[in-house]
Amino acid sequence: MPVPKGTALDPDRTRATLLASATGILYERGLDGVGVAELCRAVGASKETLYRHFGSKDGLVEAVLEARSDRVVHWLTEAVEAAGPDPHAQLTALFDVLGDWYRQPGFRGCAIVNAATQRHAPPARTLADRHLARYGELLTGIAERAGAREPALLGRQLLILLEGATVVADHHDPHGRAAEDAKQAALALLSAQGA
Amino acid sequence: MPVPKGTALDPDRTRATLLASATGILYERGLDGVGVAELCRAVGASKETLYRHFGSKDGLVEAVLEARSDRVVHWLTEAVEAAGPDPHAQLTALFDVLGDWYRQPGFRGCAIVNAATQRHAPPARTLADRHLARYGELLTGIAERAGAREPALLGRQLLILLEGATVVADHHDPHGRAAEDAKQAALALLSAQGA
DNA sequence: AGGAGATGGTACCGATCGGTTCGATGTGAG
DNA sequence: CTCACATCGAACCGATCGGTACCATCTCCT
Repeated sequence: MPVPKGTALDPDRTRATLLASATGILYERGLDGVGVAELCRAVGASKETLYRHFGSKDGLVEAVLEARSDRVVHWLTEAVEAAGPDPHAQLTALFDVLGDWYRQPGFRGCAIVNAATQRHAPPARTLADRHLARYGELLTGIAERAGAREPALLGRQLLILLEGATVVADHHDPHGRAAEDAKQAALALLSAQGA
Repeated sequence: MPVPKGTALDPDRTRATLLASATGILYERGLDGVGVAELCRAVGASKETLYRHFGSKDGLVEAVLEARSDRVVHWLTEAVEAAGPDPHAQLTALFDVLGDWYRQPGFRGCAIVNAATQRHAPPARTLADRHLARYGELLTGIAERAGAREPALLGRQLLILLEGATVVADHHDPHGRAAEDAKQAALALLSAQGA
């Protein structure tokens, strides 16, 4: 986490460290909730270093969101694949790991969607679109392999459930059952499509 | 919309006008995307007037969100009641008006949820919680009247669908069918609960 | 040994932030 | 007519914003 004192050795290493540190703070406090000065203090880097690596605060934000999207999609995909070939088991596994995420102490919703809510401009908005599209591919794939009558429709509905559960878990879920509710709904929709 | 030049007649009238004007700009640009100076310019009021009525920018934001929550919940409730006593028709009407909302030119998601995403502090977060709770009551009521086996569960699942559709419509809905997809899912869940 | 490059720290820049104050203007109620 | 009040417009405040420049330091490579 701390950047080594003086180093000409790890240009990329430093960048990765800054990215990882900044991710957490920007998520917790919001993109506009933390200034560049405090950001540097928190990640243990100087302004010059940060600007040399990312060009601007928006550049840093973009890099953070891009990395986060990749990481999250990869994480969910792995959870699905680890559940074996059965689509029911895959959906169950997916909403279970989502539930684990929702229950983590600092959970504040989806970082990419949150960012797009805070910045109506292209970088964040575009990334959110791509992020949800990736979710959609993952979910539609499950619907197809399950033999659903309308896999594309079911995939979009599963995406709605996923995003809805994330929002509800963030803003109104006193008993922490959003993921479980969504899971049951997902399985019910799967059954209703004869799968 | 324009505030009358000089007036000792409408203390409350002015407040209502400011509230209505500010609502649109804060929604379009985000709570932190517009400063108080520009806000005043846009609503056609001076800083002094604004601060006398609302005390602070956060005070204005809180008043705006409170009014918006009341208005939206009342609007959805009316749409449901206007659909007659049949729960299927009520759900259909609800997601249809949501679809109309999603298709409006300046649609940017739910203002209250967006605000809570931008401000992690009590005023906005609390209002979002209450806002979703109100949605939940409306939806659970439909589930009960439909004779669902588990109306509370179904109500929560319908809330997930509503919020999910709103997020998807905002960030990734190239063909504008989020509301329709959610509606079909809602009716399917209703049927699956024997209602 | 020495040069090149990455870094931390700090001072600094203009712009904007939320918020306050003041005077001028116009309105309504007495 | 007069007084109280609401309002506008603008000046002003300290703080913070994103971003730049400079320099001493440290590590690696030659």
